[in-house]
Amino acid sequence: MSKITLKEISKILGISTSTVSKALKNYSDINVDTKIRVQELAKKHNYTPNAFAQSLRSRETKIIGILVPELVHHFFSSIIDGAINEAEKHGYLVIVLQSHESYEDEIKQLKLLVDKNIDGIMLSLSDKTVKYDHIRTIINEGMPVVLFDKITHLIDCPKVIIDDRKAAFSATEHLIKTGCKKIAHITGPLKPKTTIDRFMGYKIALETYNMPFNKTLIYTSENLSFEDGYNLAGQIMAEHPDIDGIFAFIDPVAIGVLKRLKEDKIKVPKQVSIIGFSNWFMSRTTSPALTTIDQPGYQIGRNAFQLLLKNLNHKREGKPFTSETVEIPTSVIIRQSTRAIMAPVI
Amino acid sequence: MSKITLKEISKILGISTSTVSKALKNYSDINVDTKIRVQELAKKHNYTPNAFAQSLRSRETKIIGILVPELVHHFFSSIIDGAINEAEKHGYLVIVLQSHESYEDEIKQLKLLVDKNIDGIMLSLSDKTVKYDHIRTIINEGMPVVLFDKITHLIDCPKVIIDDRKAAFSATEHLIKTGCKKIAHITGPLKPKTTIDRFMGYKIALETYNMPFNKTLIYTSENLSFEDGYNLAGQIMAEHPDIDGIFAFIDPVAIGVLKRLKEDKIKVPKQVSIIGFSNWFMSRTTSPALTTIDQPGYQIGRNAFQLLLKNLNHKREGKPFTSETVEIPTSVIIRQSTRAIMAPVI
DNA sequence: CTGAAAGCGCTAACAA
DNA sequence: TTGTTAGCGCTTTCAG
Repeated sequence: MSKITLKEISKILGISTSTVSKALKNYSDINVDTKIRVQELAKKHNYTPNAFAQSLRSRETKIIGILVPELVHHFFSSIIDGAINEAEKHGYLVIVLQSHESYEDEIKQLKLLVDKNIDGIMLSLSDKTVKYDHIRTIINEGMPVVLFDKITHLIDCPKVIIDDRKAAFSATEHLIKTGCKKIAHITGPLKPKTTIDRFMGYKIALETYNMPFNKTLIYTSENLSFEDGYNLAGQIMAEHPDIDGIFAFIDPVAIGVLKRLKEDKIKVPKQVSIIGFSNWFMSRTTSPALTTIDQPGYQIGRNAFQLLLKNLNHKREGKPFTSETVEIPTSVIIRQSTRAIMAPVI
Repeated sequence: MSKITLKEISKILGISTSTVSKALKNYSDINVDTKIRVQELAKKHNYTPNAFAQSLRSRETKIIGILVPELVHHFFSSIIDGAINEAEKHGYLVIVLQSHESYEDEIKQLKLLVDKNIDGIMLSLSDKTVKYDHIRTIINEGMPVVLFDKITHLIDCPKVIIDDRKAAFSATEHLIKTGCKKIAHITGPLKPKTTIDRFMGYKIALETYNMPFNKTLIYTSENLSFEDGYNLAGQIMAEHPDIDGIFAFIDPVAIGVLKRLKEDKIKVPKQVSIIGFSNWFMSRTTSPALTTIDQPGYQIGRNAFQLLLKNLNHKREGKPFTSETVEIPTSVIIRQSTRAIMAPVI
C-alpha cells in the first residue's frame, strides 16, 4: 500500500537506517554486498525517499514558482512551457500562479510561494505594480528571483527581456521599407513599460528615416482588444484617409484593424499595410495573414529558468546572486498584410 | 534575515515550543496573556511555519499536481486557470506538468508528482495512452486522482467531462436548422475519444433529422492545423461542389476552411455554412466570425479541483474515494459563419 | 495553564 | 565497514 521508509528497510534487513541511506546513495564506505542487498530490497518495494523529510534537512524543495499576470495567454503560456520543460531537465517542478494584473494579488501570491519554502521564483510584474519593496524584501531574505518580460530596472536581480523598442523599430522600419509614407500607430495604456517602448521604437524609426512624427497619428487602445482595433481602424481612416500603414502594438488590435479595413473595402496591403506585434497564434490565420513581430516566449521561459538555476547554485555555494540581463532577440514575421520589400533602386 | 522558528520564539519568551505552537493556533487551554505575547512576537518577526516540517508531520503538502497534454493551448490553459484559482481559494498550490501527448512522458511526470508527495493529481490523458495500469497503481496506493476532458471509463475515479457527442450533435443540428442540406464533416485522428464522439454526434444528428449519411463527406485532418483545414476545404469543394455546410471538429481547422472558401470566392454563410468546435479565442476575430461550440475550460478546471478536494477530504477522514462523473454543459456560440435560424413554418 | 518528550523520515558527523 | 546519535521544525499526547 503506502510508501516504504528507510527505517522499515533497515528493520527487514536488520541493519541501521544510516547504512541503508548510504547504501542507496552508493557511498564508497559501504560493503558491496550490503549495498546490493539494500538496493534490491528498495527496488522491490519501490522505495522513494520522502521528499519533505529530505527538504527539511537540505533546505531545498526542488520546486520553483512562476508568477505571471495571466496564464490564459499565448505569450505567457509559452513562457511557462519553456520554464517547465527546462526546469524538469534539471529536476525541478514548477508551481504556477497568476496575479491577474493586480498589485495586491501579486503580493499575496508571492507570499504563498515564499511561505512554501520553494527554492526560487520567476516573476513577470503586474501592470499595476509600481512599488517594488515586496520584491526587494523577498530577495533580501535570500530568495533567488528572476524577472522576465514585465520587468523593472529598479530591482537588482537577473532579468530576461525582449527589447520592445528595438522590435518596434523593426516593425516600423519594415513598413517604411515596403513603401509606407504615412504610418499610424496604435498604442496602449501607459503602464506596461513595454507599450511605451514600442511607441518609442515607432518614433525613433520615423526619425531615423526622416519622416515627420505627427501626434494625431497616435491612437490608443484601452483594453488591447480585437474590438478596439476594429473601432479605431474606422476612426483612423475617417480622420486620415491617406494613411498607408498602421502599426498596432499588439496582434489582437491589429487583427481588429484588419477586419474593419476589409469590411470597409480598403485593400490590405495594397492601400494600407498593417503590422502587429507578438505573433499570436491566430495572426497567421487571418486573411491576409498578419505581418507581425515574433516574441519568442518559449525561449524567454527557458532562459529565465537557466538564470534562476544559476542563482540557485550560487546560493548553495554561498556566492552572491548575479544580476545579469539576458535579451532575447525578436524578428519580423513577414506575411501578407504588408507589401513585398521593394528592390533597392540601383 | 532568514525565517524565525518556533524554537527561537520560545527561547526569547522563555517558554516551551509546545506552548508557542498552541498559542499561535489559539488553543483554548493557553493563558490569554501568553497568547498575546507570543502572537505579537510572531507578528513582529514575521513568523510563518516551516512548510516541510508541517508536511512531514501532517502528511499533507497542500500542493496538487495537474498534468495536461499541452499547456500552450487555449482550452487547457483555461482549465489550468480554473484549477489554480479554485485551488488557491482552498489553500492549495498547483504544480503544472505536460505529457506532450506521450505515454512515456505521462508515466514519468506522474512519477515525479507522486514522489513529491503531493496531495492529489488532476490528469488529462495523452492521446497515446491506451494502457492505464500506471494510473490505477497510483490510485491504489492512495493518491486521489481526478480525470478531466481526455478520460477513459476504464479507470474508476472521479471525472469531469463535456459530452462531445451531444455537443457535436448540437453543432450539426444548428447547421440543419439553418437550412443546410448537404453537410461535410472534418474529423481528426482516431485516438482521442473526443474526436470519435464528435463524429458520432454528427452522424446521429443526420439520422435524427432523416438526412442521408454519406461516407465520402467525411474528411480527416491529420494534425488539427489551420493549414489542414485550408487544404481540405479545397478538396471538399472540388469533390462536392454542392456542399452547403461544413462541421469541423476543431476551430483551427474550421478557420482554415473559412480562409480557403473566402479565397475561392465562395460566400460564407450564404453558399456554405461553417461551424467549428472549441471556441478558441481567435474564432470570434475571423470575418465572418466563426460559429462554434463553446467548451468551458475554466469550469472544467474548477469542477475538477472541487472533485479532487472532495476526495482529499474523504481521504483525510478515512472514507473511500468517490468516483462520480460531472458533465459540464457546452453551448453553440452563434456568429456569422452560419445562417440565421429560419422561422419555423407554421 | 504549561512543558517534556516523542516522532514524522532522512542525513551526516562521529564513534566503534 | 557499520551503527549511534543528534537534529532539521513542527505537533500532540500526556504528565505536571
